[in-house]
Amino acid sequence: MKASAANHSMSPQQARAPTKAGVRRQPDLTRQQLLQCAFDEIHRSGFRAASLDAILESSGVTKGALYHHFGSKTALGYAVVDEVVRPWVEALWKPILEAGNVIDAALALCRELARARSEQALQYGCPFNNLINEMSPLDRGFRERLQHILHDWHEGVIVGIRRGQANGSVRKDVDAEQVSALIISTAEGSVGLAKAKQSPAFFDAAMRGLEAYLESLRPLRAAP
Amino acid sequence: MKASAANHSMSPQQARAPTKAGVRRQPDLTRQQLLQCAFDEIHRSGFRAASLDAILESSGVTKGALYHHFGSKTALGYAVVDEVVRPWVEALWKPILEAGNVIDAALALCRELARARSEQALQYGCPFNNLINEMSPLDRGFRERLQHILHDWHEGVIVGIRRGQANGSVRKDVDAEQVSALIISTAEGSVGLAKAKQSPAFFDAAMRGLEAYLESLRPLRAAP
DNA sequence: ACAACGACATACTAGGCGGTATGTAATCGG
DNA sequence: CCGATTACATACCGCCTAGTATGTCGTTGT
Repeated sequence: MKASAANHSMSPQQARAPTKAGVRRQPDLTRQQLLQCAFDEIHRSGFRAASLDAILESSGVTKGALYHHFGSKTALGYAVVDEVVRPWVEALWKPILEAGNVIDAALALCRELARARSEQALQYGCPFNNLINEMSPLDRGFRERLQHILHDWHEGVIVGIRRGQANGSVRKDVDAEQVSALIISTAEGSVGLAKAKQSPAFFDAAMRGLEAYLESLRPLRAAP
Repeated sequence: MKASAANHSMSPQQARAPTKAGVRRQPDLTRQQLLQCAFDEIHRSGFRAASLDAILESSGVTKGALYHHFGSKTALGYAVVDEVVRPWVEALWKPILEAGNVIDAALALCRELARARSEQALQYGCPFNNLINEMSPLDRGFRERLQHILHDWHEGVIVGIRRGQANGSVRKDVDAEQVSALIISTAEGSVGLAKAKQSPAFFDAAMRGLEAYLESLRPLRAAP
């Protein structure tokens, strides 16, 4: 949902020195640069249309180096999912589990997302959702990895809701699994559809709707 | 959401006669076959990865014929959106507007979708959502067409909800625009995410959650 | 110091892609 | 019946892409 990736990015060409003679080698850094630039390129173009040459140019790495670190484009894609996409997704929802009141935490995230919606995020959407849509039907390796990330997310939210039901911050007459699936679907669906509109109006409306839904999950104790 | 397209499909090769000599020409039919086969191929592979040769083979049409009817691959894609995707999406939601009770009609559609979820639909997702995710950031022509379809859908549901509020079948204290955005986001989001899971469990949970949400939109007249 | 291995760099290849040039047969207006 | 035009069919082209072969230079263990 967030733009991200912009954080790490650097002016592409200065990423690494003019090479050629007497350069210090930093295989770990090279690998990280490849992963990050690949993530950005995949975010913009999708995995299949992501050009290795473009990744090479933006990272300042050569083809020989790439194929030294990754056996194939597919292997690079898997590594991006495992080492960039997964931590990125988990950083989004895991904090909510730690919060005392799940609904408050979720509402805060909604508002944060609605506020921080960058041009880039609205245009290119959620990298996780993009990859699911593009690659899940086509490649088992992608599907299993993405499925695992989604599974953890889904189960995590379920646990959070159940905990809320236990400590009295969430209504007890709702089905945690259904609520979790609805929340996640709405979140990913709205960023996806926002790509069609050039304005954030639709996304904002969906977020406001989701906020109202979250409010409705609070236990109604009118008279104490 | 629905598998669709399977309806029209025919055994690819027998689609048209062995051609060669003395064939009747049917330009309209040829065009329709191209559109339908292109829709199927795009549904499976996405637009950019859709191979013209594959479309040609499945439709039994030659490249010369294709470029006679459509000036480019992009033009073919636009025509698919205008003449196949748009009617397909509208056929899904327009009936709901005609119903007396919107909530009942929407619930019926939810259950219908959850029941009719075919292998293909779960695997390849919603053609409309797929195209938005893939092409909206990349091509203005696609974006404007898809945006228009989404806009009509969104506005249509808003009108339906307002009408429901007017005739007393929907609570008056909800914001129609937000509710519409949430419903559509959830629907498209859940089919999208279902592609990651190979099982329909997540999609079903989201649908049940949406049903519960729709129920909550009914006016609560406990004691008449 | 030197060998061996790791970390790159460069040049090249094969295949698939959208698109085009050109030919030919059916259809149609007069 | 006859040109003109529509509706195809076939062969080909140039580009871009993932991938590879091979060479070279740092780095490291002994």
